[in-house]
Parts: sequence; structure tokens; C-alpha cells
Amino acid sequence: MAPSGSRSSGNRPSASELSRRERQIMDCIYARGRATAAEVQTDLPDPPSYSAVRATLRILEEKGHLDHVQEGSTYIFRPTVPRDRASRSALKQIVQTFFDGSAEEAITALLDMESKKLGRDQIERLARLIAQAKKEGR
Amino acid sequence: MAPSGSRSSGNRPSASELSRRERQIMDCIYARGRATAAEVQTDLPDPPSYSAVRATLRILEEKGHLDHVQEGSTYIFRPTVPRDRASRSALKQIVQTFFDGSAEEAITALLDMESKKLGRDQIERLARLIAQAKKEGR
DNA sequence: GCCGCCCTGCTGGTTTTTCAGCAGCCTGCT
DNA sequence: AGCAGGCTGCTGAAAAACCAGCAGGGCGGC
Repeated sequence: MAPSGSRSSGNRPSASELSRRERQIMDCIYARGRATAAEVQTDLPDPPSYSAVRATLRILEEKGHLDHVQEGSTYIFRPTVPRDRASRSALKQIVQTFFDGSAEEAITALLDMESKKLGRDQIERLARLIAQAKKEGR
Repeated sequence: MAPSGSRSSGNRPSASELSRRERQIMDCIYARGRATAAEVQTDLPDPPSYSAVRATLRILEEKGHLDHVQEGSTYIFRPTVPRDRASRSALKQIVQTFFDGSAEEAITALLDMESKKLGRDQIERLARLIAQAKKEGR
């Protein structure tokens, strides 16, 4: 297989290609779905100047991670790779890094840390999902 | 209540404080549990020179994210914050960013993407876990 | 019509990151 | 003993990231 080759030049939106600020900004935008420069600045930890935010936003767009639509006179930024695909990617990464590739353990951890916050119906729903998985995966 | 407060100046090993390379290296070390410089270099995408790796490793140690033990003549690096705490942190971050804070949705996604790979007993175990959560959370 | 406000585009400089090379030390082998 | 190999520590310099400021244009209120 191809262990490396053109790993850097391709447009691989894998988070490991982003700088610190860039990542923070992408996170913020993913969290909101879409965002203006001002909103990003608001959410950013240790917020830099408005221009700085906009500069980085521009870079992100150049790199192909974002695009924007113009609403009125302001730009609204959105990720180029859809939220759910990005989330899968991130999840896979975590599972790989922290759970030796075992999704089960990741789920267990999630369950464990959030069990107190989960409502009854959510748990019900999960139970159903699992039951279904059991049936399908048989 | 106030879940954070001192977000910027404290030494919070939250991933968003790390540079690109640093994060890659931390990931690699978390994935292995512990690692030598050579191993890190092996795992790193687009691997730089051995010295470069070592330099960054040293910085990471200075910043307090890693420490090392000496085995024979080589350093073995380990994260200062234990794997499971880091994983919780990472998970929480993902949940926050991509699932609007809903752990349930994150679990659903995980289930969905890995359902084909999960074995019977794993699913069984999860089911039991959920049942238990249901009981506890009642 | 004029003024203030908010937005964009751009550009230059500082700080951080990233990198590779060099010297010294210890170890095992010939 | 002498040599090769592998490891560490350190340092200087290129590259990238980060940031703040300035000018221009459109819009609404006075």
C-alpha cells in the first residue's frame, strides 16, 4: 500500500494539518454550523483583534477548509466538509488515539462520563439502537 | 455553574494549546501509551529529522505535557496527564463541537459508523451498560 | 448632503514553531 | 585498544503562524 507519497499536498481536511488558531476557529464554526467573523472572535479563547480573526478566516478559506456566502454586507462562513463527515473523522481519530481503535470503549467512556446527564428517553433510545445493532450485526 | 473561568492563562493541557506538530506527537504518544523519539518519528506523518522530533519532544516536556524515564540510554516519554483523563477531555470537546453537547448523538454516530465492526459480545456489553445507566439515572 | 458605523481587502512586522546540524558520551564489538 | 553506532544536549536559522493597522466602500441616521 501507499504509506505516504502525497500526504501533504492533497486536500485532506484532517485536523492535523491545521495550526492552533486555525483549529480553534474551525471548531467554533463547526459548533455553530456557520459564523461571521465577529461571532468567531467572540467564541475564541484569548480573542485577538477582529482583523486577525478575519485574516485567519481568509487563510482557512484559501486552504479550502471554509467557504462563505455573503449576506447583506457580511460574510458568513461555513465549513466545506459537512459537519457530520468531519465529526466521523474526529471520532475515528479519538478512537484510534485513545481507545486502541475500539469504538466500544469509546462509547463506554462516553456513557460513563455522561450517564448522569442523560435523560431517560435518551437512554431508551440508545438501548433501542443497540438492540437494532445487535439484530443487524448478527 | 462556571465550568471554566480561567481559560487562557492556566496550564490547561487542553489540546487547543498545542501547535500542529506538538499535537501530532502527543497523539502518537497517547496512542502508544509511551514512546521513544524514534518511535514517534516513525509514526509521524511527513516525518522530519530525528533531531527535530527530539527538539519538539523536549519542548513538550518543558511545557509539562510529557515526562520521561530513562531506560538504558534512551528516553521513554509518557504523557503527564493520564490517558483516560485526556480521552475524556477530547471526547467532551468533540461532543461539544460536533454534537451540540449531546453525548447521545455522539454515541449514536459511533454506533452507526462501527456497528458493522462490533462483535456480538461487545454489543451485549454495551446493552448491559445502558441498562445499568437506566437503572442508575432513574 | 454629511457623518458615523460596519464591513471588506490588503500589507508589513513580530513571535512562535519547526527544523537540521554539531559535539559529547556511553556501549558493544572486533 | 580502537572503532562504529546510537543516544543526548544544545544552538542558529528558515518557515509558518499570528497579529494589528490602514484604506476603501456601502448604509442608515441626522
